[in-house]
Amino acid sequence: MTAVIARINKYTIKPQKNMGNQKLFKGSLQTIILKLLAQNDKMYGYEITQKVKELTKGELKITEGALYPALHKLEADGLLDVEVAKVGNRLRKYYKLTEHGTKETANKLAEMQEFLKTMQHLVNPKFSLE
Amino acid sequence: MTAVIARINKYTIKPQKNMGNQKLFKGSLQTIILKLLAQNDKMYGYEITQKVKELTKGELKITEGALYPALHKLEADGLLDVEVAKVGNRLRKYYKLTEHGTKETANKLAEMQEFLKTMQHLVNPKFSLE
DNA sequence: AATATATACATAATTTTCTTAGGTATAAAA
DNA sequence: TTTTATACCTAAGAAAATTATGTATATATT
Repeated sequence: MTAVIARINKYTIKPQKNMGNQKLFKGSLQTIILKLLAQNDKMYGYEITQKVKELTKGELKITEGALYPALHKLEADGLLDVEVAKVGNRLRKYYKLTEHGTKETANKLAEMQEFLKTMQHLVNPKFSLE
Repeated sequence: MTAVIARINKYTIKPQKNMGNQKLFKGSLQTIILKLLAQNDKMYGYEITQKVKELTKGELKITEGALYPALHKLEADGLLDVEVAKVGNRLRKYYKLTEHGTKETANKLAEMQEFLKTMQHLVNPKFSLE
């Protein structure tokens, strides 16, 4: 009962800010997660969402519906190891890169760099005369 | 009959090169089309696929299944005007930006630049200590 | 002459990857 | 006491592709 009322407040009152270009990030979530784990050794899900929000100054907000399935897939694919911790009375699942995950991170980052270069080339006005 | 045999050759014999990072382009097709039309005044579908292949040195190959629905949607949304031309015995559909399309192109290019900047910031090693 | 490739349009089924909406529970702040 | 923040999760649906088709003409290759 209480939980349901809380849900109503959470989803009815809070206005959703439309970021518009969020859809451009489609396909890059795995790479972002892996990159953060390469920098921070181990992180838990909620921490990742906050870190991304902070690093992008609110431009990218990773939703839980995207994050958790992504983490589970990376784990299932052997790129991440998970370690459950209890902090106070709450649960946390810390993820870290496996050896294979470290290699795949390098690959995905290289692909991302290539993509960004290509995209810059396509849309940057400086290159419009080529 | 002849057409079916040709199709079999086309799709069975020709090996598909896996580009891997093609999925990163998901969400950016409209912007790419609009940008090209801003540079080239009018273009037809096939021409767009070839131009993109050329500009990206083969890194991005726009498939017909993505291109034509995208063009139809841009037209339906009032961003593009279409003009049918007959060249020899073949059909061509030339697309060009409407006034509204020109404005939207500017918006989408700005969003893209913002996205690219953010993404660079997230994945570029130079910023990894922030 | 026959076959393959290139040009040129198109749609339908499926897949991938999200968003949106929902669920549970504890802790801290207003 | 109510809201917000922390912390996990999944399911239904939407968006935007890929893959697999279809049709037809024009050119190149064998």
